Parts: sequence; C-alpha cells; structure tokens
Amino acid sequence: MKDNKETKEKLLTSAKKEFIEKGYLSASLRNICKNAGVTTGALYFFFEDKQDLYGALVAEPIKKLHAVMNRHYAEEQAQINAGLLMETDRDDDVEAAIAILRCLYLHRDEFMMLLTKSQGSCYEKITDDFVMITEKHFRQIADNMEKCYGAPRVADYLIHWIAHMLIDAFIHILTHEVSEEAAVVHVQQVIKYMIGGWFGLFAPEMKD
Amino acid sequence: MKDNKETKEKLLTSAKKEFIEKGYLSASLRNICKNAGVTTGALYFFFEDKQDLYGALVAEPIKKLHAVMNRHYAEEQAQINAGLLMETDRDDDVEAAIAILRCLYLHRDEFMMLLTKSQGSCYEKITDDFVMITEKHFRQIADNMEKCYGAPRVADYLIHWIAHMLIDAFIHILTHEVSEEAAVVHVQQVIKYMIGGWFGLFAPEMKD
Amino acid sequence: MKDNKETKEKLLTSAKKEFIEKGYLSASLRNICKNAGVTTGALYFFFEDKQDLYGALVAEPIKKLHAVMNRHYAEEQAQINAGLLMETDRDDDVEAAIAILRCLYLHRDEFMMLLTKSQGSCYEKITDDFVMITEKHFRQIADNMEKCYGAPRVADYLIHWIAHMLIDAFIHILTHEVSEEAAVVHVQQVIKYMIGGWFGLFAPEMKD
Amino acid sequence: MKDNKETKEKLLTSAKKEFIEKGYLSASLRNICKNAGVTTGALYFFFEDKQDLYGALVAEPIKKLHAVMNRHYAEEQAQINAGLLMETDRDDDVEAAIAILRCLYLHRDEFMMLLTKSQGSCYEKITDDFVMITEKHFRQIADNMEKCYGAPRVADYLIHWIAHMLIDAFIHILTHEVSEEAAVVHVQQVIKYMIGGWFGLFAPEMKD
DNA sequence: CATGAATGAGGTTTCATTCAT
DNA sequence: GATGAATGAAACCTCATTCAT
Repeated sequence: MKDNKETKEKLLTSAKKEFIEKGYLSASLRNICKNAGVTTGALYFFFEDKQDLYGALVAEPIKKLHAVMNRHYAEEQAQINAGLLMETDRDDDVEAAIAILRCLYLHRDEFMMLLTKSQGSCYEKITDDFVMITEKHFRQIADNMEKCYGAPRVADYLIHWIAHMLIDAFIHILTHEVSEEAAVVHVQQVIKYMIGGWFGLFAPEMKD
Repeated sequence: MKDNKETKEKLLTSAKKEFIEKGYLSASLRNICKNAGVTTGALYFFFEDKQDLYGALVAEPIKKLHAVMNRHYAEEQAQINAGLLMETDRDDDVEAAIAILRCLYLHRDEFMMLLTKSQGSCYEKITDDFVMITEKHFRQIADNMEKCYGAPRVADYLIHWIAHMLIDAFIHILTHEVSEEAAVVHVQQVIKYMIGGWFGLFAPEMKD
Repeated sequence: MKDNKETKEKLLTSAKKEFIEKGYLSASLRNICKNAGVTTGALYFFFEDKQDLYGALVAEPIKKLHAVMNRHYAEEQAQINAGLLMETDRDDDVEAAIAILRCLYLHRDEFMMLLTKSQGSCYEKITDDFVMITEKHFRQIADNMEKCYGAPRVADYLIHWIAHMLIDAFIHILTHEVSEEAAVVHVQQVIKYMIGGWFGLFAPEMKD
Repeated sequence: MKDNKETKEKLLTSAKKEFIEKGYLSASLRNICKNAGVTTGALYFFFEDKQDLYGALVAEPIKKLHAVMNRHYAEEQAQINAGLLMETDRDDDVEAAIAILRCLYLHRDEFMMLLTKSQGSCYEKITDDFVMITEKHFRQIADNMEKCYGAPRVADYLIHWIAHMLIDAFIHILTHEVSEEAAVVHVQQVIKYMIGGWFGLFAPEMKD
C-alpha cells in the first residue's frame, strides 16, 4: 500500500526526467526503470506501454489547460455578447493570459516536455489544439469588432497566425523563464505587444 | 561517372523524403537506402553517418540563410548608422523579411525538415541561432531608438522574445503556406503586426 | 463459501475460452485472470501453474474417456473369448463408438481443446494413449480372427494405423459436427467404412 | 560469396532443428542464431521475421506437393472423362499415392515440421488445403460412379471425411516410418483399405 | 564505387510466477 | 481466500554501423 504508491511515483519521476532530457523517442524504458530502481515488468504493471506512461504524465495537465482556456475564453465572450465595453477587453486578455500561465507553471516540467519534446508521441501535435481554441476565440472577437465598430475584416489566416504566435509566446516564456512571478510580468508585456500588433493591422498603409 | 552522382543524388532525395515523413530519429537509414535502390555500404561511402547525411541536406541552406540574414541586417544597420531616417526602416524590414522568405522557399523541404523535424539531430537547436542573429539586430535598433529618439529602453528579454516571434512567424508561414507568392503577402502583414506590437510596448499604460 | 467456488469456476471458464481460442502456448494467464475478473494471485491459489490449470480442465474428461474405452473394449473382448459369434461384432463396434462419441460430446470443448490445441502442454501426445488402447483391442480381434477363422495375420503396423485412423475419425467428427445426433449418424458410416476397409485388406489382389 | 551461402544455410539448418524439436511457437530465434553460430542481426538480413524464416523452410515443399497432387488428380480425372475402365482406377490411386509419398519423403523433415508442429504459424491450417484438393477429386470420382454405374450418391460430409482420412494416413506414415521403401509398401495397403472402405459404404445394411 | 553480409547493442513488450499483506 | 505489486528472464525485432571483397 505504501510501496506501490512509491514505485509508481518513482517510475513517473524517473520517466519525467528521462523524457525531458532525451525527448519521447530517445527515452529508454530500460533506463527509466533502472533509474527508478525497478524492473521493467513493474513498469508494465502500472502502465500499458510507453505512450501510456507518457500520457500519465501529461494527460491531466492538458485537461486542466483546456479547462482554463475554455473557461476564460467563454467568460470573455459572454462579456462581449453582453455588450460590455471594449475598454475592458485588455484587462480580460491579461487576466486570461495569467490564468493560462499559472496553469502552465503549475505543471512546468510536464508542459515543457509536452511542448518541446513530444516528437514521436501521440501528443506531438498538441499545440495545434491550443492554437485552435485560441483561434476560435480570436475569430469571435474580430467578428465582434467588425460588427460593432466597423473594423475591417481580419483574414482567417491572420487570425490563425496570431493565435499561433500567442501560444508560441507562452511556450517561449515557459521555457525561458523559471520564475513564475517574472513570467507574469513578461506575459503582460506580451499582451501589450500583441494588442499593439492587432491594431497595427488596421493602421493605414505607411506609404504609397 | 554519371552513376556515382546519381547514387548520391538518389540517396539525398530518398533521405529528404524519409526525414520529412518521420523526423530525424524515426528515419531509418535502411529504409532510405532501400527506397534509393542502393545498399547501406553505398551510403557510408558518401556520408560519414546519419548526422552527416542529414547535414548534407541542410548545411548549405543554413549557410545561405545565415548569409541572407547577416547581409540584410548589416545593411539596415549601416543605414541607421549613416543617420538615415527612421521612416525607411519599415520598408527595410519588409525587404529583409522577403529576402529571408525567398531563401526559405528556395529550400522549402530542407527548412521544414530542419525547423520542425530535427529533434535528435545536432541541428535541433538551430532556431536559436537564427533567433540570436535577429535578436542582436533588434537590440541595435532598439539602442539606436533609445539614443536618437529618447525611446525608453526595451528589456533584453523582450528583444529576445520578439526575435523569437519573428522566427516563429517565418516557420509558421513556411509550414502553412505552399505558395511563395502568398507567403510574401502574408509576411508583409506580419511585419505590420510586429511593428504595431513594437510601438504598443511604448504606449502609455491603459489603466491605473 | 459461495465466492470461492465461483472464483475457481470463473477461472476455469475463462481459461477454457482462452485455451480454445489461442491454444495452450499462446494462451495468457494474465488474460485468463483479467477476463475472469480475478487477480493472478487467485489463480495461483487454486492451481499450481499453467499446466495444472490446463489439467484441471482436461484430466477428468480424459479419465472418463479412458474408462469408457476400456470398459467397452473389455466387454467386447469378453464376448469374443466367450466364443460368441463374429456377426455381433459389428454391432458391438458401433455401440462402442457411440459410447465414446457420447463421452466426447459430453465434454466437447475440453476434448477439442485437448485434441487440437494442446501443443506445448504435457498432454500434447494424448492421442497416442487413445490410439494405443484401441490398437491393443484391434490386435486382440485380429489375433482371434487369425486363430478361429484362419484369417491371415494383419501386421502390427497396420493395426496401429487403423487404430490411429479411428481416433482421427473421432477427432474429425468432433471438430466438424456440432450436433451430437448428427455425429452419431456419421460415426455409424465411419464404422461401416472401416469394417469395409478391414475386409478389403484380406481381399485378393485385384490384378496381376 | 561462400560465407553468405553458408550462413543462410546454417541458419536454415539450425531453424529446422529448432522448429522440429520445439514447434513453431516455442522455437526461439535467439537459440536458432546461437546454434548457427551467428548473431540475431544476421538472421534478419536473410529473413523478414520468424514467419518468413519458417516459410523459407516449408514454402517450396508445399508448392511441390500441391503440384504433384494437382497433376496426378488431373490425370486420373482425364482418364475417367475419357471413359477408361474403372478397373484401372485402383492402380491410378496407388500411383498417385506413391507420387505424393515420394514428394513427402523428399522433404521429410519439412513436412513433419509442417504437419505436426506448425501451430501458431500461418501454416497451421495447411492440412485443410490438401484435404480440400483431395476432397474435390473424390467428389468427382463419386459423381462419376453415380452417373456411370448407378452407384448411390455419397454425402459431401463423407467425401470430406474420407479425404481427411487419406491425408491423415499420409501424415501417419510420414511420422511413423523412416524408410521410404517401407512407406511405399504401407501406403499400398492403406489404399486397399480405403477402397475396401469405400465399397463398404455401399454394402447393404448389416442389420435392421 | 559499391555490394551485401554481419555485428552487437539496444529497443519495447510479454510472460509465468512469487509473495507480503 | 485473494489481492496486487513486483520479479527477471526472455521474447521478437530494429538499429546504425563496419568491412572484406
């Protein structure tokens, strides 16, 4: 009862280390077991296979992140639908970004592993999921701006790209900044930058 | 005399296909040889090992890209040093971006391979190189704006991040847009966005 | 008190299914336990090992079949010794065959498992046992025919082979015919055929 | 050029030994390689996998046997169609049986392996093929007898069974008799027996 | 130039079995 | 009676690489 929990935990810890160091494909189950002080059979008692072991590390964090993103984006959308002023949007953006960031830092190892070392696993395209969620949200905002303020329509491609950039920004912060506090500061500037970029798209052509 | 060139070429073609499809680690030399209609020994006559084969595909493109980036950034810097007006900067940015893009599309397969499927090879951190070059350039621009126009100092971290975003934008365009013409259009908007973002950083705080 | 019996029973049922589907060697104890809704430990409480589990399924049927064969053959032999007429033999043969068949169909799953999927188990040569019993019986009959009716001696080898054929015929019926009723009909023709064959051996050469 | 042939040959020899001794499933590739004095990689240079190695041993013999059976059965059928007399049939039967037997003994190890130790391989149902070929032939003969001589129709089931018995007889001889000469003698008696059995089916009911 | 045989280590996975609880 | 964690050996197979020819 005590031992079993410890073994599984040891395996997960050892696996996390190995996956982070070597990436999904280069990680060796034999190594993971050896470093956990356990035989290979033990691993297969707790996990189906390599993918399952990897999934055991990242599935929960992914679910949480999905939840955080969906919740915040839904709330923001609700406010827009309620006709609340645009001025507040910026704060909402920051708030959402910080919430996401907190979630990322809560499982920093797992997300770094997932977002930079998952090649070969079934999660190797996970970023696309997060991009898509963000993209939908951006599309709604852009549509709203078009409808309510007569802003010009922003091309789908650009929406997609901006969403991608935001996700890339999160990944960048996560991998470059250890301190969550510092990350929160950074992300605020990122948002400022991205809002500036957004309006830059509507700016009149500079010449010709 | 004709055959030897053909063999090497066949190997490179087959290798490119395999690397793109499966990524560096999952690519199998045996497969590459089989698809090239050549034996493993032949491969080892032309190439030292797997890394070398990979390098033979990407080294030249990398060198070219380095050259393009360095040249354009140097030119732009020269203009700044010569005291030429800021107004031209935007055009320069676009020009540089297009030059880079052309280089990327000239070897599209190789760069896609390099920028998205190099995990496990010695090029897996190649993006960092390009980011660094860009970053240095941005640092210089920012320093110049600070000196000449009294603009507030932009933190190193932010400079680094913006450079990273630019590179990510290139990767994104490269992987999502097949047509070079369309890519050129996209990149111009990207630049607009990024310039907007840059100025957004200096904008007064929106609330407090 | 109820549960223990249920557990053992569930294991046996699950094991039978697995052994029939996959054969002795490919059957997996883990699978058997999982499908029985029981842990591996439980299996090892009731059974020594894989062989023992297999034996628990087939030992009893084997014993019964041995008994049926021995009894019928002994009875027939007794009649012969008592000088009863040969004419009755054929009926005796049919009777014995039907008795055997009934026994086989009483445990059809077990015998199919045993007679076609026991490779790797210690029962893989069980057919030889049944052949040997039958062979001895046939030897006695042939000897009797030789002694009493002056029939020519039938070679041991041929006796052995005919016995083998009979057993094979049983196996064939068992595996191809689900309905016991139909099987009984079949077996009678089989006997007719075999008696015909038997006499065919004594027939004069057809030409030369 | 000399070594490669030797190695492959050594592997095949070692494999044949292992397969015969342990059966397909229990045979260990490691063992096969070790006994051949070769590394596991070598095996996989010559063969795709375990099945392929097995196939390399038995495929050719199977093809030959198919050919022999089809040829002899076709010839016999041709004679029947030509309206030749039944009396010759028996000789034809014997001739065909001997041809088959010769083929079996030409690759005795392989056929023993195939017919008694192939459980788990993709050849585990190969007997059915041979039975089917024989069965079709018997069906034609029976139909002919029905048409030309007014013999009663023999049920499909019985035809199938008799074909099965013949194949079983071949297997039995092959596994029990080392000497091909002796086998040829045996098989002639087998044919006599089976012809007797065949006519036994048409015999008047013995009682009722 | 190129072949093709061969290496040997390592990969993931499955297995029957054991034993403390 | 039964659990479930853990063992450890062995399974098949793939890999990049080497080398005599």
